[in-house]
Amino acid sequence: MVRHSKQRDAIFDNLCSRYDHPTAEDIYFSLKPTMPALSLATVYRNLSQLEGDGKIIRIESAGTARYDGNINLHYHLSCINCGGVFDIFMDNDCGLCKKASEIFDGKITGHSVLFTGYCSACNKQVG
Amino acid sequence: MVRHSKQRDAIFDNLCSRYDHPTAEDIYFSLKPTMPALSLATVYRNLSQLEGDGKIIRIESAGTARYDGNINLHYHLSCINCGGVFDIFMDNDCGLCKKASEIFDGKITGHSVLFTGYCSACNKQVG
DNA sequence: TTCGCTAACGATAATTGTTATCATTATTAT
DNA sequence: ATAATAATGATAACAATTATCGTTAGCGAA
Repeated sequence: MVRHSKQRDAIFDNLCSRYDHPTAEDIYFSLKPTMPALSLATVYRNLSQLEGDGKIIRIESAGTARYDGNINLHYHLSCINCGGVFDIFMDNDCGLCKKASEIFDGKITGHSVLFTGYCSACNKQVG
Repeated sequence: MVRHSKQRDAIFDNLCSRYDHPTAEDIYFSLKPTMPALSLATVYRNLSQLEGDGKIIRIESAGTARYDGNINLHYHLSCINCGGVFDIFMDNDCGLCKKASEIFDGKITGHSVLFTGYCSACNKQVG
């Protein structure tokens, strides 16, 4: 039996209101001022649960996991320079799953794409 | 100045001779019988170095990093059931980078694709 | 509305994967 | 052969995450 909790709501709302693909800690520190009693464990617990429920997405970027409140299909770019993660929306998935299904002897249920390179700002500076 | 080492050779050879995308620990335990003095730190050290040299690829799958001795462009599927990682070779990259470059205001230098689903064996059993 | 059950919490210990440190070993230029 | 130092093995340190456990609070039934 799943119960409602203020903490889970706050975590979900915080994640959905931002587009920087925060880590668990990012969310924790972002909520701490308005929820001083919040525990980091609660953030981890709820992010895992929300991910399990398919309400948020977990992005596996080197080392630390990042989260995304946008569950519509889209891709990400991890900036080599600043470490930020940015959205890349493609009008379609390039038939990636379909193509893969044709050649792979198993069942494909989803996919994620992580580009590497330089974000807009870093590309102008460093290139 | 980079020096030759028996350990690095063994690690590289071990990785290139297998197709199960092992973790650092997998490689460590695989080599331990024939190299009893091998240290896990040496495995981590050399995997990082080989990756930096572009001789092997690091796959970011949930939690633990896995490695791949095949540096030709190809994708992977992580099996939901058995946790194994399998190769998916596509004749081309579906123009993924080209498409992304067109719509992304930055510079894209590479990409990785991780499919999720069921591998051949698990699909037959569990579906 | 109160009561009781227990999911979820907060605090923190434990675990896991990985990196850093450091004394020792071994590779390689001279 | 020798000297310089890259790489090693052992292990401490670290960072991210999960587990534990006593307490709190959401919520269905009385």
